[in-house]
Amino acid sequence: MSIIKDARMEMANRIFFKLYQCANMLHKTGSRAVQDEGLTTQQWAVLGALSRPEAAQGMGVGELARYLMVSRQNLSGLITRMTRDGHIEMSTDGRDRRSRLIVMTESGRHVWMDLAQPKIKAYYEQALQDFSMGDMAHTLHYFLKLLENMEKIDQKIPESEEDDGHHGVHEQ
Amino acid sequence: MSIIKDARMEMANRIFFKLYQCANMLHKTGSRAVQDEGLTTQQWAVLGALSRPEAAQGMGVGELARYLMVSRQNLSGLITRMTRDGHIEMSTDGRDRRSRLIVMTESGRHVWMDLAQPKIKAYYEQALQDFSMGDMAHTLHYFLKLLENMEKIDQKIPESEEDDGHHGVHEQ
DNA sequence: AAACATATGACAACATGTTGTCTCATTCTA
DNA sequence: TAGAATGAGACAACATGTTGTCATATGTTT
Repeated sequence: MSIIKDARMEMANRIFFKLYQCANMLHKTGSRAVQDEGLTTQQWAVLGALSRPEAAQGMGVGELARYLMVSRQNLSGLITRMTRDGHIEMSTDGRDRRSRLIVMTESGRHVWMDLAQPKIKAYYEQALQDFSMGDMAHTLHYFLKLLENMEKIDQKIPESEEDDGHHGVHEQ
Repeated sequence: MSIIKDARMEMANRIFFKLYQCANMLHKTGSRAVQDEGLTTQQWAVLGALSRPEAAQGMGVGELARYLMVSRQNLSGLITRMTRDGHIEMSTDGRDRRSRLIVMTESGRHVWMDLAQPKIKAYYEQALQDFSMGDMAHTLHYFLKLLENMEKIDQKIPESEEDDGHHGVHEQ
């Protein structure tokens, strides 16, 4: 039984090491694929999120951070750079004036649709070479399952989901 | 046919987005899992590499960078911090005096084996909950395949594998 | 209205990651 | 031995990622 557990550990070790390597290679090769468009892998993820029909009206900062699974503070820097580069813009939400909506600019949409998409398509074709539709479905399935488990781990400790939840409070 | 291609693109899109999310969650939850030991996900990868029997004599800087698939410059910072924390040490290779070997210290080995391993084991168990050995084998297989393809993409452009390959040359 | 919760902005400190450049020592090779 | 290749160190500039803290405006609930 301890032998079975050791085999699982060994396998788990390899899986997570490969995931670590995949993450590094994704950032490196992905950014390289769209560098001529002045984008990075992360910015490509942002534009991908904003180009969805569900996000036609734009996305709030917190909403986008949750969607990308990055911290609000990190997304903030990304937003600054992408606004600087003219890819996105902030607009105010009429319904909730606390929230500011991030939307793609015309320029951003052009860069995304016309310039980046062909590069991304070529990237996908190379990165998923020899993957059948079945392989892809399985790969996606395992990613989803892994991600679900990691989200559970993430939600266990936090205790500080976004902020800590007590500030306006006068407890000095 | 264009429909088939669109389906592949759509699937590829989902896969890479999930990979991006998995990467973020791995760094976040992985680092959190070993933070009490003063480690991060990356440092855990370094110690994992150095603890292999193949690396009993230590690993060169370039060798380790290639193994982890990160740049030499990035690894350099990691080495500085881990040396500062007493986890690793540099020693010289008798056979090639250009190369410096990175080795785990006694303290590093203790932190790794006695303190970090139990945490890592628990982390793996949660992250791979509901994965059968078969699931794990398949997951690993797809990771390997994906990584191979990304390595091919990486090797196409580089032109500067490590350095640019012409320095001592007097071409002014 | 008062209390609480939510959405963001603005900092800071720190660890990781990339590219690119310049320098130096050592080893290999023609 | 001269020239080329290799292995590292040391910088710099930049983009990403985390946590933690403090402040402010706006919704929501009693």
